[in-house]
Amino acid sequence: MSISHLFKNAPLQLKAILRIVGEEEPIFGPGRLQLLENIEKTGSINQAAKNMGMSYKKAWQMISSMNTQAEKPLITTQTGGNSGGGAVVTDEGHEVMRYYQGLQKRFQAFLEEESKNLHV
Amino acid sequence: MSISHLFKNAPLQLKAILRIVGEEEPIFGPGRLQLLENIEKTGSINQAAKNMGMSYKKAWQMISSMNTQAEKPLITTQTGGNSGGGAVVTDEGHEVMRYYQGLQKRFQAFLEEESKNLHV
DNA sequence: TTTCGTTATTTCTACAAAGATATAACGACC
DNA sequence: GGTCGTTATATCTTTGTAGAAATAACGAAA
Repeated sequence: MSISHLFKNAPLQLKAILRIVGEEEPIFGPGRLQLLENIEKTGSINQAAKNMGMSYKKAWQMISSMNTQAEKPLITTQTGGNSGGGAVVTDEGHEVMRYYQGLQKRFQAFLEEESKNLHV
Repeated sequence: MSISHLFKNAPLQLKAILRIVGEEEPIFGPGRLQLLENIEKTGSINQAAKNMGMSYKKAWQMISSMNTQAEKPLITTQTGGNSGGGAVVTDEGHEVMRYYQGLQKRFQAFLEEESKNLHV
């Protein structure tokens, strides 16, 4: 039932990254969740990317991927204006965020339960 | 509760790769399980790697990583001999295989249950 | 002693992914 | 009309990873 005694580094861990994918291309995962959270906070793709230490290009690619796969965009953007423009998480975006957060919570619970089995 | 109606490609999927890790370095996962299965079958790292379309180098690195992290090696090898040498999965190796197989089964059950929630 | 297929290891090459850079367009505000 | 910070996009460069290739060592069997 246990396995940790077989290895030198006692603190064995279970890790997994949960992703929602469609037709090979990823739709949602932990990185995209964090990106949306930061866009919500800053109102800007640029600022959100900087906060995460991510290039604008990568952030934009993620958003483009999500939006093109979604019926309605998860994020809307506008260029120009007094602050130069900005980005907003739509209702649909919020819905996906909430769903994934719940999913991840249940997933973490599973991993923690199984982690107990690893040790003794 | 559902989310699939928000996306164009109806067949949404949940995907995750479960790994046992220790001190940052991976210890066991689906690729290593498959490798051990093939070594069991062929008695050779070389043949196992070929069966999987994997380079010998990569296979050897996986084995080296597992063995150095384990108290006792999961795989033993010998060079030379009538057939040139070979590799054998040890009792400890089998124990890890069995554990991971059970773990993965429970994991798949979790994913399938959650996948139902994605649709309708 | 030669042959053979394997393990074990290093080095080189190629390619893909990531990042940096550059540039255009936009529109509210002054 | 000029300024500003942003979105949007193309292109170039760098870097990291994977794989290919080469080589040595090994030991049973012929």
